[in-house]
Amino acid sequence: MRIASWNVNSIRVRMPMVVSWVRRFAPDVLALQETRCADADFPHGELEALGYEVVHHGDGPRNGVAIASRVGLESIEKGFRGPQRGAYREARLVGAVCAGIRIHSVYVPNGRALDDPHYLFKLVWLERLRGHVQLLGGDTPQIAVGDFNVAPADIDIYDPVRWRHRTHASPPEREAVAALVDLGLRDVFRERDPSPGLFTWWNYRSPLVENRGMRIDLALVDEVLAPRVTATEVDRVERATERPSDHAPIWLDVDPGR
DNA sequence: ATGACCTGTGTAACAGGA
Repeated sequence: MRIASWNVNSIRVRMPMVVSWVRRFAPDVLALQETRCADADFPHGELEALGYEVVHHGDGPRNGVAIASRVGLESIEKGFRGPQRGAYREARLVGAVCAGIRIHSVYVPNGRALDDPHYLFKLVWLERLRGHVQLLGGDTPQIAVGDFNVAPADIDIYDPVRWRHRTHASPPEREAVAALVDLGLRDVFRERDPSPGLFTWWNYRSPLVENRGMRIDLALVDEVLAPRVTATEVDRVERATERPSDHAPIWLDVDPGR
């Protein structure tokens, strides 16, 4: 079973790339982030024509998450449970059970700056994600994929010294991600590839060849499924194409068992 | 020098991104 994740930075702009990528890589499940459109504007039809069911959770020009699956799409959860107030209404989380695995498509708040209120929102949001995963982690195995906007360790940033006092690298947000790992959600991309330069995002302003990137798109796989992961890849080729997203697609293969 | 870009929006400068 192949599970992919991609922050597309506008589905309206990127839909042709998504369709061609899906044809080439044939994911069973594709989690999308930053679709940046309302539910009514999401182009369901093109993915449905390829055999996918789609759930989109979007609230307008920012955020927006989706899951496309050709192996079933059940028990859909949009956002956190309970009352959604203020910024917590933003469309940053959608989950569904696909072929017996609960997939969470995650778009963690950016944080903006360490002294910005948005940074506190990011930390609380990550803690709420931990509660959400814990709540839904019954008998159904789980994978949380998406744009976590946190580089878990210095090796995940091209210049960690430069980023020491910025968002994406600060100790509190790294600890928030570590708290997810403590639940048994394993960072399988890093486990399988210890090399530096394993990035998933590159700033549009920096030439790609300089590889000034960060690894902020993660797949956190629970302890039942992690030993069954047979492949993890970042598709850097897609990032180098014409008019790309600033994030590369990532994908992993999981042996579904019997 | 992550500076130099991209996307969306009240189509003209701005938010916001990371």
